[in-house]
Amino acid sequence: MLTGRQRRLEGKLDMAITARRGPSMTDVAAAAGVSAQTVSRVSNGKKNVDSETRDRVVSAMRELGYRPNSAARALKTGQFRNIGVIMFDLSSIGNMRTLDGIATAASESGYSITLMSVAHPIQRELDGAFTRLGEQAIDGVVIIIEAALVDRGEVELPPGVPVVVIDSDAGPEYTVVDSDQAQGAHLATQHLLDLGHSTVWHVGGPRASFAAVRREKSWRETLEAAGAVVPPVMVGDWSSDSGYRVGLELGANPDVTAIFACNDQMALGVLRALHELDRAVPASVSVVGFDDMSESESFWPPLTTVHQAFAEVGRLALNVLLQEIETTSHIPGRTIVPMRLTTRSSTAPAPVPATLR
Amino acid sequence: MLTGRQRRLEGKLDMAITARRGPSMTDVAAAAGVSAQTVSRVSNGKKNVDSETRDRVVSAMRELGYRPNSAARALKTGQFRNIGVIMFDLSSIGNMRTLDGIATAASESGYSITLMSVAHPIQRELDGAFTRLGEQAIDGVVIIIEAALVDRGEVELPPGVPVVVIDSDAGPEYTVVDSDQAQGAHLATQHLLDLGHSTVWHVGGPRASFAAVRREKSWRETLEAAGAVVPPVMVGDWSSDSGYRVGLELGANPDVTAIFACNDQMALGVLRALHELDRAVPASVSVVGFDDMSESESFWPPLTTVHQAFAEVGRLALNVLLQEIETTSHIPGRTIVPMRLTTRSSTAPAPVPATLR
DNA sequence: GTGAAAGCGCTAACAT
DNA sequence: ATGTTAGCGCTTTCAC
Repeated sequence: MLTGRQRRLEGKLDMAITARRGPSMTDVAAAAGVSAQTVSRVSNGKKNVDSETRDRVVSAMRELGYRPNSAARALKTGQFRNIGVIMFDLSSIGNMRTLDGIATAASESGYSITLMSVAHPIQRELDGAFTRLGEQAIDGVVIIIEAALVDRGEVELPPGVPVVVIDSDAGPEYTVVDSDQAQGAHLATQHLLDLGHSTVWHVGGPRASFAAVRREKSWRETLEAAGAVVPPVMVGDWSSDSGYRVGLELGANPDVTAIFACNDQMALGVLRALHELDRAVPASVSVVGFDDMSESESFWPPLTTVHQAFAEVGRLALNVLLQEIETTSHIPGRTIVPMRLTTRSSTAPAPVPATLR
Repeated sequence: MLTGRQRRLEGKLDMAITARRGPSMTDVAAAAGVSAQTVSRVSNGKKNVDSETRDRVVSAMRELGYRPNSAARALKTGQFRNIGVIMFDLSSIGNMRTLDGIATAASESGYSITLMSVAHPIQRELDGAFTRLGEQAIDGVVIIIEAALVDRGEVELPPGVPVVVIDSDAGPEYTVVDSDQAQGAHLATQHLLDLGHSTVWHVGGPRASFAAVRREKSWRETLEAAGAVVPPVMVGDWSSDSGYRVGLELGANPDVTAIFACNDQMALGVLRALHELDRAVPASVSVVGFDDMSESESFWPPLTTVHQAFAEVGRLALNVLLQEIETTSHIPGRTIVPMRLTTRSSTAPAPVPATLR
């Protein structure tokens, strides 16, 4: 057995001789005494090869260290077995878990993923990503972009390349997979209402985020349906620090007894503000988050939140995309994944108002 | 201007006719009345093309909706402008931020990323990933794997494909980029010692993680250098919940006044346990984390922690790899990125022992 | 069950 | 500045 170093040196030598190219099918064919065609058949696991011939080819392959050249194969077949993923904000946990779901599902189907991260969710950057991806060897595209602006632009992507969109309000002509934002926000708001709180304050996400807007709408509708007063929305930017700033304001108001934050990070910031203001959670104020990031069970107090099946959304998106690719058909419409409420220790029945005590 | 739907329908038609293939260089050449070679020159931005000819070609390209076929180009040049990234645990924030750094640096250099996520950091799975990647159109590989086992295996990757390793103890024959784990752990431990704590307890990461082992070693050495007692290590699994369980134990011991957790999530769990046990932080116990995840400034209390430049590590790794690819040379050795301490509110001078009061 | 021929779309090398 | 030729490694088609 060779050490890594020896192998590497060997590699270097090979490289110098073969100019960085491995053995081709022809080489294997020559070594096995068959035609390149037969090698191709073996390589693709076709049945119509004599088992004895197959063995010879396989050992020739092994001996020479043959690997199929995907570029040549792709050139010939027009299929790349590769999916492009366009993604804004690689640092958000939700996106990451979605990406994980996509990557796992892809590798299960023998596809690989080409990642294209976009700094800002604006159409211009998106167009650039489409263009670059259009030149890549991809069979389809998944877009994870928390914004309104999804448009293929003028001629960015070649027609015929299927696209699946996650987390956007892309029109009905697109294939969309997403969590049920409205249902999730309803769950959170109704939970607080059921606990006897007269109303629920909302820490919203950025206006550019469609998930945030949809959650806010659902929060509002739930409040209205219950005949509760709809307080003004406090807008954050997803960061825990923005939640903290908003929490400071909210906590200073003794009327506030229930807060629904649009993600767990902002809920964390709210909790911090409440602690600083000596407002007990949940005795004096109840807080609900959104996402159920893995840390939220260890917040102080452990956070009641809405659980999103991020990985499941990713998996689903990839599978729909693969279906479109393999049937060369377009399947427009939305696939919606339900959310569920995870009840922990940050929510409790509404405190009895001082005037009634 | 066409709507998305119209464009898509148009695409469908094209597809039916051209069997999912776009226009080729030859088509553009014919349309522009030049040779395919000239189209190639324009496509690659070569200088030696008459500007008038170039214009004609460009407009023919635009009109036909031409896009270069990367598979054909790769087949010809033997270069793919694509980097494979093998990664275990897509859900860790650190890995995500590193991936972000890689993806950003790659796209700046006109490379794309092929993601290969590996469920478990064991050699067998790694070998599988190498094999699949070996068949992919990649020019190099970055491995982010928090473990000891990095070995190309037998013949998994074609020789000549450069590899850069992040976060591992890969031998000196490999090119390694990593944060300075030892320095970071020293910073944390020394900070606590300087605050007057007689010793520092450690919540360690899993034994399989080399980063965890290196941090622990450095913590131990720092303690020994200061002549402090080295308490037994409490081992966690990176999760906040494991930090909570360990924290419950630690907090029950009144001698414990300083805790250094091997990541921020476990520190979060420790904080929760301390709150439950009514041990004031930092008045009674000081806590330091590791990583500086974006939420840690909103923990209660805001966490003192060691900041890792994850994205920088990713960027660096990619640039070293690109250098190896473009010079077809191997640059073994370690590139180490320093860490720094971010001081917030979870640490304070050691409480005066009851016996001295 | 196996082989020979042709060509996918592109670019390097060599004309002109 | 532009065109011609050849061939990258593979698979499809059609022979045998």
